Amino acid sequence: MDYNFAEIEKKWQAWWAENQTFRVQVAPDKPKFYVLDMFPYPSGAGLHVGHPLGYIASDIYSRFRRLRGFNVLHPMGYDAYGLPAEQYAIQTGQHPEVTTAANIQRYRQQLDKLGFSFDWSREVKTCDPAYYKWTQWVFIRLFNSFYSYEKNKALPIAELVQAFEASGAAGLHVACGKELSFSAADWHAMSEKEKQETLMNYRLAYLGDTMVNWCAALGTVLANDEVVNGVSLRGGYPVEQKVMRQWCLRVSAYAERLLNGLDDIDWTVSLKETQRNWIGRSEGAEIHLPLTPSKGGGTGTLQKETGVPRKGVPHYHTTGKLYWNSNIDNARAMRKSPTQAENILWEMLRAKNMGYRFRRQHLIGNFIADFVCLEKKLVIEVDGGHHKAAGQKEYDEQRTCFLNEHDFYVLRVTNEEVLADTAAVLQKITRRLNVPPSSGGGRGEVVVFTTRPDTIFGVTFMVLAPESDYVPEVVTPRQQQAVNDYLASAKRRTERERMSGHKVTGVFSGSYALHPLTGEPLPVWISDYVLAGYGTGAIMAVPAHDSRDYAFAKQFGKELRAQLGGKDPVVPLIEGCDVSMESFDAKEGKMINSPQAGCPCRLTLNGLDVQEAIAKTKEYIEEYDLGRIRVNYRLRDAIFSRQRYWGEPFPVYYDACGMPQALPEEALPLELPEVDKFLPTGTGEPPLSRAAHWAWDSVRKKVVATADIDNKTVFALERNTMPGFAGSSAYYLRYMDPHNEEALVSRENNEYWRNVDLYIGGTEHATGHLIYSRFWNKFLFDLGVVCESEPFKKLINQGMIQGRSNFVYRIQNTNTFVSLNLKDRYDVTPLHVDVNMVSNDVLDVDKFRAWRPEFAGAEFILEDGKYLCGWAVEKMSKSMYNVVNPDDIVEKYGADTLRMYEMFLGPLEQSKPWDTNGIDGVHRFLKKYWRLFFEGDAFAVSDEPAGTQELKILHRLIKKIQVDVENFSFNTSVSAFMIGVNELAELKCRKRAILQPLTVLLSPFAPHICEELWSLLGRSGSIADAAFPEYEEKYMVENSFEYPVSFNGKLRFKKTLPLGIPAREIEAAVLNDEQSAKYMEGKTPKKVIVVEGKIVNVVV
RNA sequence: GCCCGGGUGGUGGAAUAGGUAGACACGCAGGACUUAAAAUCCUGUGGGCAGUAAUGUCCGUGCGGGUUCAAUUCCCGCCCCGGGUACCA
Repeated sequence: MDYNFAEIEKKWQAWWAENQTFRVQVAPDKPKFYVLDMFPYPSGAGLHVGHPLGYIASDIYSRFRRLRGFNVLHPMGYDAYGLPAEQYAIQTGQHPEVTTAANIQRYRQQLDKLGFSFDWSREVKTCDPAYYKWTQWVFIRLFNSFYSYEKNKALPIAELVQAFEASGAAGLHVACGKELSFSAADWHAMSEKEKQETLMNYRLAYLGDTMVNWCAALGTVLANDEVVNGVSLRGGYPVEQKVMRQWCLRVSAYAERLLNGLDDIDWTVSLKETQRNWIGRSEGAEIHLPLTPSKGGGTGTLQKETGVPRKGVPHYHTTGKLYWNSNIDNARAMRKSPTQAENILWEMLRAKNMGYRFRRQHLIGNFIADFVCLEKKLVIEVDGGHHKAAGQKEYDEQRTCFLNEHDFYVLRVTNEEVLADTAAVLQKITRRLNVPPSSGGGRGEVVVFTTRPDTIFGVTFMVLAPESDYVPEVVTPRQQQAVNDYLASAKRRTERERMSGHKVTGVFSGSYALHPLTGEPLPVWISDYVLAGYGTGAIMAVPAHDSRDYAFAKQFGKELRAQLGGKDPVVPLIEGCDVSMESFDAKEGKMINSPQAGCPCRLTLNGLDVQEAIAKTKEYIEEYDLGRIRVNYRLRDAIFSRQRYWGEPFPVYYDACGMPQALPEEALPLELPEVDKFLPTGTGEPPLSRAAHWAWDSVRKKVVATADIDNKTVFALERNTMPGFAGSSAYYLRYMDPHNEEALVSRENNEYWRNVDLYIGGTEHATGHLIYSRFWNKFLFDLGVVCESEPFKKLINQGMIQGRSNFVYRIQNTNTFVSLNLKDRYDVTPLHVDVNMVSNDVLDVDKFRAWRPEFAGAEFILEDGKYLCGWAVEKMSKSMYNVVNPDDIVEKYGADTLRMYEMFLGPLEQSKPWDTNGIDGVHRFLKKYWRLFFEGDAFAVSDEPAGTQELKILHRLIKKIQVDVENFSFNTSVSAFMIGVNELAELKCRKRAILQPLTVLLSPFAPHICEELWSLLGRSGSIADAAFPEYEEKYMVENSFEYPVSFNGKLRFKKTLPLGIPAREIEAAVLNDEQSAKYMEGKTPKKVIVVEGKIVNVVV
């Protein structure tokens, strides 16, 4: 009987659907296994043969696990929101919902033909209100949460409000946009709007000002890859950098956990590495550089009085050499052993929420001040018990007098005060700090971030990002015009342009900062090679050890030299480093060139290697309070607003103050409104602005007509929508409990299914979906909604299936085509030809003539009576005419053949071209396997016991398949099946004892044919519920081995010997073999190597 | 530039705790069955040289070195291809 795949496949697909074979439920007595595919975006083009690759692999694995006794969750759904449907809607006016539904239907039809074991009862669609209700729900939770670094988790925003009410922003270690400082009193004094604005700085979903590519002509924001050379890809309209208020997710708060979590999951090295780079952790230091006195707060006159020359002295040196030497050790000792009260106060002050920097046990003249803020000239003295002693009182007075004379204000607090009511003390300090300064303004310093503090002595200038907050502060009136011009030109350059163009540009701000260690003046420049979004948006430039700084110093060398009083801005610090060499950004080598005697700073790095120098400099920075050790991340917050129609609406309205408010959770889902057109409005407002019903009645708690907005009880709803990654961030959780109306996922379901054991998908989501999903999951973990901190335990990236294009060669200016191997004799143009008209690279000339009218009269120059096409591997796409539709393959060969052939093509994770040519081999294999069961037309499986030979073949195969599938080596499994079936066919094996287990073994790969044979074998139910056969070593034992015998490493002959005999007997047997004499040429062997069961090598 | 991954017949690919390179397929060539085609089956198939032949022999896993009885596999230095990322201080 012939293998009628079409009939068999149709029959079993219907049977599975009818019997709900793949429906799963929580089963606490069974081990679970969760296999997930990245759900597809249902595009209009349908599936091509590359799409199912990952689905086939995951299906084989799911079925395999099920045979091994696991309760397998293997769901499928659709990532249904997206741009193509919206653009199609703009062009045709068709509602995206309609086209999306049609595409989903087509996808489903195609998927159903392939015999997947999906539990379709759990299907999700991201555009379904019942689904996106939970996307909106998570958003509200994010909006109502902040991140505590102390507890290392997200907490309700209400707790933050409580903290503000009690003690303001002091001492809080939380994730925020800007470090704010305000007291409890300040908080209470804020208006409701101010409070909301303040909270926005801490929410995990927040409205933030972000830099976007704005195209006024199109009325929309463009992604980076939609902008080319400063104009829009579509239409070529000008694009500018614009600050826009957009919803953002504070992903950066989770940077550390996202990084550390990678250690606990089984992903490929390269994917983990990509995520690590994306998160971009770097350890370094933040260093404060005071601006010169003329601009920032003055450093006073103490230095003059104490006899130290002004020039070359750091601003924080408020004492002279004499007093320094006699007092510094005392001060250090006091820093190291603070009292409890001092400690508490210091922690509060140094948290920097005060907005000013404090130093402790700081030398001023001949005195040591407990705490001092140099900018505000404020000294805080914490009085312990001994301050009451008579002599001490006098001394204190003397000191206060000295300090007052030098413009310091002395604030005295007692130990008890601090311990009893820290908040009150802080309030006292804050009040004093808020006294307006007598002259000047601003913080008077610039903070930089560096990973190379060891190069601090090579700093010769500073550079700020154009968007830096410092810029307005440092620009001098003289430079104002030049800076304005520069900022305007920088704005016009998009971010991408900045990166690609290597033109070095910049402008001098007019200000100087002071080198924190040597006191040398450093000119402050502005340049777009410094990014506002990374670190502090300001850098210390070390041209001798950073190629970018070097390029800048080269470009502006003349100006810099003049600003540095004729000195060379390039100061090499590392031995053997030379800027003329390629790699002068050295990270190895000995430090040289620390400042010479006469410099007031006590740091010397000479002789240390880079790592030691970094550590020592960091220590120095901490000790002298010039900054702090800091870890910085490259990972930025995710922009979460899109000016689009086809996406999830934000469950947010804007109250009378214009501040966003979350809808009550009971009001969800907030459904996407109808609009008349899907375009942005003429004024550049998002499409939802067109909705007639898009206002929130806060009393009736429902959506009402936009016209009813009164800003008293009826308010405008948010008109942006969420981006693509919103809906895909938690879909794996929803599959666990897809119909739950009360919760995203119930505790029971979540605790059973936990997380995804195996996730298969493309590598293109490495830094998008796979980061956001992990973030989203960790947030839900903090909330206690889910019980696992990582969503995807093991992840495999399937490789891309590339296209294999075919070409014909047209002779120039003719309608004649010449076959591949004759084309060099003519002047030809290669043309893509549809691969579906080509078989084994031979063109079907009649189909070709019928393909297009211009080819109707085509003439061919053949070779050997055939037209041979050329070929090339290219992306599979319509324009290359190399798209192969799985439906066509299924029709011609069946789904089982397609499934096995896709696996046979090569290793799952490797990219490889699709070539339909090889498919016959796999199809032949299935026919051969089918024939094992038949004698002519009769099903002829016998119940005779199996022979040794047959059992050996079977058990070897079981072992091989088990090991290969566990290792996702599906291509070698298919070969193993071919070998096994070839061997059994040779033995004419028709025995049930062999064929029945073989059928179970093959069923994950070719489920339809196996179901059919399973039922012919008289088994009831689905083969999916069979048990995977166990292999037994005893059937695999060999008792002899054919040893390859080599002489001097060259294989000469083979000799079969029994296994288990001692090595020396093997050696003797080999040397006595008559063939050996020939290769030994009468000499005695120097050495004979015998590896039992492997090889014999004779060294002559 | 930096970080990953990879270079094996005409093609897709096997084989690495170092141990018979090219499994399994495709293609190709020849043959059987057939009026013919399809289907099926059999044989050969990395390259060179010698031989009518069986066979023998040398060369072969990107290139050049090294370690070893033995290297596709380990080490050093290059070249090329694919992917990610990019003024990240």
